Amino acid sequence: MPFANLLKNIQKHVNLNAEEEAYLLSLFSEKAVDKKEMLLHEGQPCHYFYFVYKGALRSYCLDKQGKESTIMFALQNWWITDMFCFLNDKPAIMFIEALQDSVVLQIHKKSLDNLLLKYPKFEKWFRVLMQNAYTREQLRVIDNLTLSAEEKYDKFLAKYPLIVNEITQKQLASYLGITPEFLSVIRKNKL
Amino acid sequence: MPFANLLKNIQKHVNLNAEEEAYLLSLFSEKAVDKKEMLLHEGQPCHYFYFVYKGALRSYCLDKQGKESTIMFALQNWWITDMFCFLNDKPAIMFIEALQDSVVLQIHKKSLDNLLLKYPKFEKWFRVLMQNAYTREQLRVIDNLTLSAEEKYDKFLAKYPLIVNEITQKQLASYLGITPEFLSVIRKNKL
DNA sequence: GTTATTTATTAATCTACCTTAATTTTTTTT
DNA sequence: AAAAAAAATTAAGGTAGATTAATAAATAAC
Repeated sequence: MPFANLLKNIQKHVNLNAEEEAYLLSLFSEKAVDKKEMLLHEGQPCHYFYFVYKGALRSYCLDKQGKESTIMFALQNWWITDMFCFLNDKPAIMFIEALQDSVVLQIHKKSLDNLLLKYPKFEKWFRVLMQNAYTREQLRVIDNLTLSAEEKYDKFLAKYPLIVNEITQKQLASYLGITPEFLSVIRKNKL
Repeated sequence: MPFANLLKNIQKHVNLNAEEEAYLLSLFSEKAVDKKEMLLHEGQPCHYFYFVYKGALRSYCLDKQGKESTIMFALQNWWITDMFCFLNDKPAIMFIEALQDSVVLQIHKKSLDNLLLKYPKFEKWFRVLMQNAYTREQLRVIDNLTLSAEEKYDKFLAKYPLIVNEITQKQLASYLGITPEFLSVIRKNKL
């Protein structure tokens, strides 16, 4: 019942009657993504906003030297997209890949626009999502400015204990902004 | 006419009738802040969201070693607060200080909550503010992960040419996450 | 307009983290 | 289950940027 989780997630913020609920769900479609498959590729249009029903995803971008930087990880019940490009109809600057065999529920940008126009009560839901995303990113900026590599690692473990099991050390290092070699040293020093 | 700018800013996103406009404006009050005066102090309740009518502000936080990290600068027509603490009614983790003699228009958290309840059309305005703030912070995270100190400096100049005139080198360095000494070297190398 | 404070400059030394590269372990593919 | 590919470990050497400290310049306070 993939849609039950989605509904529960949205109903945290908005009370829905049967009609609204039906309309909302009609806008989402289910999509399976195999491990290592790309849900979004840099340069492509980013038309969808994804709800993770099952599995784990990662978004990242590449700099000119080909170095990966992980933007975020998304486990079950998280939302993910290249938000800037999604909102502004720009070609993606990120990749989104499945870390495990996953199932997402996707909504098209146009459908989301229609939803917000037709039923403005969904504005609140999206507003709260954006609030949380903003304050989370701001916290991350502060951590990047003030913490050492080891402190960032410790904080990540404390904050996202479930993510660590789903990802490689290389991916974690690229989230923290350090090399996998150095993360290996940090981990060794803990033992 | 401090409120004209404020109205124009909000009306970019929401069409208002006379009643809504009057109610909105009734929630804001004007406040002058002298240069170097603190609008918010770490540990204090953060009850207000500020619109900069005139002048320039800066938010920053202090780590345990007393090192400053600038979170953001806000010039005319920008909004500023310690958003996480404002939204969640937590004691502030930031300071907000006036860089110049300034005038802000402030709205209390409770007033904003009431506004959004009474006139849900303002949800869209706040949603777009949060969207923009989120994608801006995400860009900053990516820049922090991928750029050298000099590249971050160049990008800041290109993106915020007006801010540079209002701030000290020390403040800019603390935004970029480098020491003022090193920023001095970077600047010298440009000549 | 002097004095006191803060900010900026410069240079020497230092260090957290990177780079490279070789080896081992784990995962994936067939 | 063998072979191939990817990830993790370890260590030597290197560098971007920090730290310290002393001097100069600019702001602010009186």
